[in-house]
Amino acid sequence: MRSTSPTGVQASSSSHDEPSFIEAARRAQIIECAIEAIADVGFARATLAEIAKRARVSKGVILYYFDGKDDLIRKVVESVYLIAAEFMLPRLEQQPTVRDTLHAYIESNIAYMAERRIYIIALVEIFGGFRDRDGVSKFRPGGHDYMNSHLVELLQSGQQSGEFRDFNAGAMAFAIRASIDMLPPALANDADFDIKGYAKELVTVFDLATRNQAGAKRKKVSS
Amino acid sequence: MRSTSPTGVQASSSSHDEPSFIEAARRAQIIECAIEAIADVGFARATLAEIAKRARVSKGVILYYFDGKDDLIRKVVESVYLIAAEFMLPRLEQQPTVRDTLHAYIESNIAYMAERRIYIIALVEIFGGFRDRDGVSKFRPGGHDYMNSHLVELLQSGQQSGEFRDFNAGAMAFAIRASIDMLPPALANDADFDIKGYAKELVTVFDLATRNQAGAKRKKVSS
DNA sequence: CTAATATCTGACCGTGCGGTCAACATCTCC
DNA sequence: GGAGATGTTGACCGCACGGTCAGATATTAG
Repeated sequence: MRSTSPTGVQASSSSHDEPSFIEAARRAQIIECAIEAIADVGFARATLAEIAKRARVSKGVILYYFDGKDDLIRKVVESVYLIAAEFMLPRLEQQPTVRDTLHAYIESNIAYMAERRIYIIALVEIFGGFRDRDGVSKFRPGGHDYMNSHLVELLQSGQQSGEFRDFNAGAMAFAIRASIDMLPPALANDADFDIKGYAKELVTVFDLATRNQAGAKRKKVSS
Repeated sequence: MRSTSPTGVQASSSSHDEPSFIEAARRAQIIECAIEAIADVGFARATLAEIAKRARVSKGVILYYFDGKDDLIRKVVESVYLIAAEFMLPRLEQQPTVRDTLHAYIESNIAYMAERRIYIIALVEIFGGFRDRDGVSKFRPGGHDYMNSHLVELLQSGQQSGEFRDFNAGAMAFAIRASIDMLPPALANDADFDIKGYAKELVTVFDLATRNQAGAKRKKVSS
């Protein structure tokens, strides 16, 4: 490994401290196996030994490439967020109205969950089970909060444009995220869950809940 | 303890195997301390030693009254559900319409969470962290499912009475429960959460999402 | 080929868990 | 007041965890 190497000179492939081919491959493999293990047996039982077994290496290899289990878990979360962003963002940018953007938000988020089931299950496992030495301190490195504030802004912009009615944007965002985030446990426990049907119903629910008047005429309530 | 006593004859207080005063008090105390411990330091760190310390007894006492940690946890869940049912059911029965019942369902559920914060936090901790020896098998002894199916029936009866529009009742119930069940973690992490405002917004959201037509005239869409 | 470096293993350690147990303390009733 | 049931303790056990480490093995440079 290069992290503590005394000199900058080492591998042949390049002059600076670019990770070797093996290092990059191993890191990716271990992260992938960690995700599978966590999604498969749960965070508590996803021990280093379990992850190592799935990667067909010894436990020491994991500690060789990562600074302990905490570091590995953080890299796992990083990796999942990165892929999620790559999946969702392009789908949001090309929507003409805020209303369409909200629909795309819900559907692309759920579509990502369907496509990368175990990634999301692993994330939920980590958020639920990854405690620091003291009490309640969880993880959530701005990830959840970031998604939440992004959604709040989206809703508020819809209110300003007049597309949405006058609701509590924070509460609405919370309900939307809750309706999406409770999906992974359901997917884990019920293989027959109608995920596409659920996405469709959710879009309808939050369209009805957010829109400014049905098809009626009055533009603003006085009192 | 009475569970393995060879003869049916024992305590003086009564002729049958009614638990003694001490036994009933200790069981209740230990369950209460377990709830506090789980809500306070999380399921993973709520060890028998931790619970025993809070009850000011030795670890052995817990194993004397409960058949291991699993048994204790099950009794904790039982206890919380019992109290929740006692709190909510009376509030639901006296509602005139299905729509009012749904509103009462949401508001009483959230009110219970606000009143017995640590009970609900403990429940969520248990559901998230209580794994059996093998993989994913969680807990949920019909509790969640029961609440869910009860809600589904409520929604369907509203559709039959014409109060509600024609939505997927399972999906709607899931979204409602998700919007409620995501509350405890938020309450645990954010002491300033506006819980009453959230309850109010939720009622509005799912009123708009479920009701049959806004205030318009057409009673049924042809296509 | 050889030396240096990168990679990898398996044995080992300390810790903290759930659970057991023999012994001790307290209560209860005749 | 003493026998037996009930309640309680603290020492102890086996286990599995995350992590360490000396050294074996592969890879590369010169």
